[in-house]
Amino acid sequence: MDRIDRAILRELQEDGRLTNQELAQRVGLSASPCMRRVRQLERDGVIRGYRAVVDPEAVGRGFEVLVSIEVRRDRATVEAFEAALRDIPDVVEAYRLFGSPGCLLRIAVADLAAYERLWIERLTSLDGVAEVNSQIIMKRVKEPRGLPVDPGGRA
Amino acid sequence: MDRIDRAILRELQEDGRLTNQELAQRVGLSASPCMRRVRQLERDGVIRGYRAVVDPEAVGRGFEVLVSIEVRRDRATVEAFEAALRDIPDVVEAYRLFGSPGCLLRIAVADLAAYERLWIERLTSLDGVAEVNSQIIMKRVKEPRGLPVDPGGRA
DNA sequence: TCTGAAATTCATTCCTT
DNA sequence: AAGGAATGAATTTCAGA
Repeated sequence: MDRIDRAILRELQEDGRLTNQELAQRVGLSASPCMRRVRQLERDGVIRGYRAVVDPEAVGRGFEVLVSIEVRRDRATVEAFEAALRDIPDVVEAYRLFGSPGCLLRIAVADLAAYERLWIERLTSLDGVAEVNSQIIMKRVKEPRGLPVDPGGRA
Repeated sequence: MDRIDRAILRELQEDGRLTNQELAQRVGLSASPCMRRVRQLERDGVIRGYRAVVDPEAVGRGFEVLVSIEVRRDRATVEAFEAALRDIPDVVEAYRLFGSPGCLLRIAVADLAAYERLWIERLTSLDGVAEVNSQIIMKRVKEPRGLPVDPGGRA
């Protein structure tokens, strides 16, 4: 990974649909070596994929909530709990944490009523859940725009 | 927005580099109307952009932390604080919340030492910050893969 | 709004440096 | 590793239904 690879990652995080030609030009390469590098980054798993970013409001998911959950900490319970989370489409992001809370979710639903339903029917009812604390998001302060990729003098 | 638009959003969230032909086939359209719809969705802001998803480990950002911050709640302080957050590249996601904490960040850095530096130099030192609580992420339970787009019977 | 064809641009391979 | 040329696809526009 040299500075050109990093530049490629920066550009593709900014615009994942750049044509190879445009990308090549921006990173100061001609088309073929540029494509070789992109393919290599994909094969190595550095680029995990490409996704369209969709406006939550436009698809009826404008009500977002951060939920801290405390679950009983034994292996079976945690694994079942996390598997259950993966099956709830409204859970768009989930982390297991050190300390407390043990888990944090980001949830996107249509409105408060939809959230109430989700909360009572699918979250509090999960096995081993001791505490569910919901915080409504007022505003997204910083859009996830991908990771910073440092210039990197060498390497 | 009909069910075809929704199908387009679903496919492009899954793979943002689908060729228009492949996409058209999957949603049961021929190439040109499919492209027109995609352009329309882009113009309407339903599709906000396309991004490559990069492996954090591969770019030296494998150490992730969730940070709750309490800031003095007057307008000037909050605005300055949020502007400052937008200028810290390591802050990859930030929300302003109702209730407490007033703000939650996700941070991606190289390691604990890098986080300590960020914490002391750029977080605790921000004006109006009353409390900073850091939780290290053990595991990403659910990758953000975009928003669910319901089939939608009509409309 | 969709289909289908035409013109243009792009991706991709191969070969040379 | 990178550049350049050639081929085959894909994008994109436009006419017609």
